[in-house]
Amino acid sequence: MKRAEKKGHLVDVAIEMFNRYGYHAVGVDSIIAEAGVAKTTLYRHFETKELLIAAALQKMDEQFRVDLRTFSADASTDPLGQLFASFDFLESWFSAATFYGCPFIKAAGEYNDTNQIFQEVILHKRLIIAYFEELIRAAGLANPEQLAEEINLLHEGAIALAQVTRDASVAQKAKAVARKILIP
Amino acid sequence: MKRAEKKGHLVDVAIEMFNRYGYHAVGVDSIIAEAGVAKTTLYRHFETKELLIAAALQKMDEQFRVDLRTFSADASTDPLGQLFASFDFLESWFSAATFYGCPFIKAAGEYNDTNQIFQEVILHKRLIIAYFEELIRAAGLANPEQLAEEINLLHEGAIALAQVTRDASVAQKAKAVARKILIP
DNA sequence: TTAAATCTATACCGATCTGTATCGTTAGTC
DNA sequence: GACTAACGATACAGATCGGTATAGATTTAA
Repeated sequence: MKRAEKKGHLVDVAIEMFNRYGYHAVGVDSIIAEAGVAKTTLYRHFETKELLIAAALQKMDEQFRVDLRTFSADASTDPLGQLFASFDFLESWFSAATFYGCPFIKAAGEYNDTNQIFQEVILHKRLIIAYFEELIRAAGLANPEQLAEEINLLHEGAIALAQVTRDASVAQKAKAVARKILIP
Repeated sequence: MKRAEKKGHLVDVAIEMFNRYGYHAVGVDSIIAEAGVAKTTLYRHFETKELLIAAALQKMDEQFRVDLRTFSADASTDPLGQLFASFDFLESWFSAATFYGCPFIKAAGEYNDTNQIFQEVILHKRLIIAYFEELIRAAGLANPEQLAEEINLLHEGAIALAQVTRDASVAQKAKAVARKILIP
């Protein structure tokens, strides 16, 4: 592995473990052991564990939004179709073996007072809503702000329910509600 | 304080701290210090920390469902009105200073592999859905199972969003969506 | 009043936590 | 090929983790 890839690999390993066990539950010793890296190396790239968590959230945010856009674009050329496809994206996410609930809500639940981490969560959610609003405007629907928030509401609900029920079909149920909202 | 009340007080203190900081983040030493109780006392009532968490979840489940039923009954005599009132209940919860997101989703995020805790979460969510279904049946609406799941979807979404945005008005937005679903 | 149960206080256990220090080795760059 | 920066390995620091042991004080129930 090249030097430049080490930092990225470290974050990838951290992401996987944080998602599975939670942020406090995973110690840096476990991460370096899993990544096959010395402790000194980790702390050269990230001053503190919280900064590693922040970096993990940033990477997940980017990955999630890119993957969502790609998935929707592949599913439909129509903006409204892309908005509906976002629920299919959720379904595929829920079906993955690596799904353990929303890593951002999880982070907000464990670090609601540390600004560094909480701000990353807020930023991510804002960007997701912005994407929904973008699609709704492109579709020419009325009240794009309000509708985007409502779609986001359904997304968050589906993610939380899927985490508990471990049933990927909640994504389609949320999609059905979205249909009622968007196509009156 | 009477002896019998000590266990209850211990759970109350634990609930407050778990909600605020998370489950892993709060150690038993912090709990006993805040409760003004010796460590031996805690471990006489609860064999392990996980059992204390399970007890906290049980108490929160009962409190939440009783409070929800009471709030809805006070708000309306009509089952459909009570169902809508459940979103007002959420709003008052979100407005409280002690709101730090859903303690059950938080627990599921930190202990998704320990059955003891995760099962409490599943049970709570099932009982909430059952209550929604009960109201919908009383209202004489069609597809009560499906509608109950959709209302629950909106509840979960509102809770998750309120945790991040710290804006209690998302409850009313969820209520507006519920209106679109229930009154076509 | 007496005996059993529950309490407080404290010290302790081994493990783990985040983070640092040291040092020899490996790799990329000029 | 030499310089330099990043690496691995290890030991260590001080704090905290969940949980136990012990002993004395206090309360409850017979």
